Amino acid sequence: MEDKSLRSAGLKITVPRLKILEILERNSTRHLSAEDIYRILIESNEDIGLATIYRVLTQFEAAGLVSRHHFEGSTAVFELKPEGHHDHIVCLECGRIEEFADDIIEDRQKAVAKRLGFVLREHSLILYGDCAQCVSRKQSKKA
Amino acid sequence: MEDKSLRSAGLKITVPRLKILEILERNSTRHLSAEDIYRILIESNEDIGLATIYRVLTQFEAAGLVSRHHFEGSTAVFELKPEGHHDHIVCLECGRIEEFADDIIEDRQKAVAKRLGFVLREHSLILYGDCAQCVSRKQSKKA
DNA sequence: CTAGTTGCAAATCATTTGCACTTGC
DNA sequence: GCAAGTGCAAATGATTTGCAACTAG
Repeated sequence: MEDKSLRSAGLKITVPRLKILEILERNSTRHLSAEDIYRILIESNEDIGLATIYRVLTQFEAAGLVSRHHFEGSTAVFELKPEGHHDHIVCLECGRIEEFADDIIEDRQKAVAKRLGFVLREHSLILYGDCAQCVSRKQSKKA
Repeated sequence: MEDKSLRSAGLKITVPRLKILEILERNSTRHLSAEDIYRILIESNEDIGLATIYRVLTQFEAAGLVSRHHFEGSTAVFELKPEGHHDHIVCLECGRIEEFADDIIEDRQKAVAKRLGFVLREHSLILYGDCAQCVSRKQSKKA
């Protein structure tokens, strides 16, 4: 199944690559850092080095299989590249991440780029705030 | 003049802080990294350590005087926080950075956050592309 | 005076790389 | 078999921190 994506990316099918793909699929709702993946592999008794994880993730990114994000903080997180494009909103309190897509924003971005004489290649849009749960938690603390 | 901003930020007025503020003002059209500032200081025969620059920039950021951006690449860049909010478009070829503001995008961001139950605190929007100059340079190379 | 600042060197953190050793095909 | 891939340890680059010396108020 995932062999295909590897093959079409011109990558040999190896244990580390399959395992990492599998972990990304199993956690498709979360955004994992290289360390996260490393820990999961260790727990599964897989003997795969951190360096390999970084190498594989970078290859996956180049192959268009995953995307890399730099949210608040110093570490990068990865997710399987979804069908449609989407952006992210991150809760500054609990770290929860939601995805969204907004055509109007996308259109305006193109318009803005054009106005400034740029050919738009890609973009990064990240909203930061407090999610509903954290807001109500704060509220009750105040009361 | 710049004494005020330091005072109101609760920071003592010191040579390193004044010099760094001055450099940021003098380069208000550019986005400088800590190293950039360090180099400029060296050239001005100022004896200020890199560590101090990082400390001062972090304090300035906390005080709301400057904003820190993570564009492509591994180093952070800083700019004096401008009056009005704006976002950035970065040329992937030459690194040129332009600023822009778009009310429609801002409004949609708020709407999206609300729909997802978030209270929006801030956001980061960066467009990446090729600027007019680089596009035409590429064009002529092809011809 | 004395708490806040600084410079320097050493420490940290995430990520990358060199290299001898596997492994997929 | 051989190029591609991997593990480990050491290297890197950006940023941070410990600490003794310094300076603004």
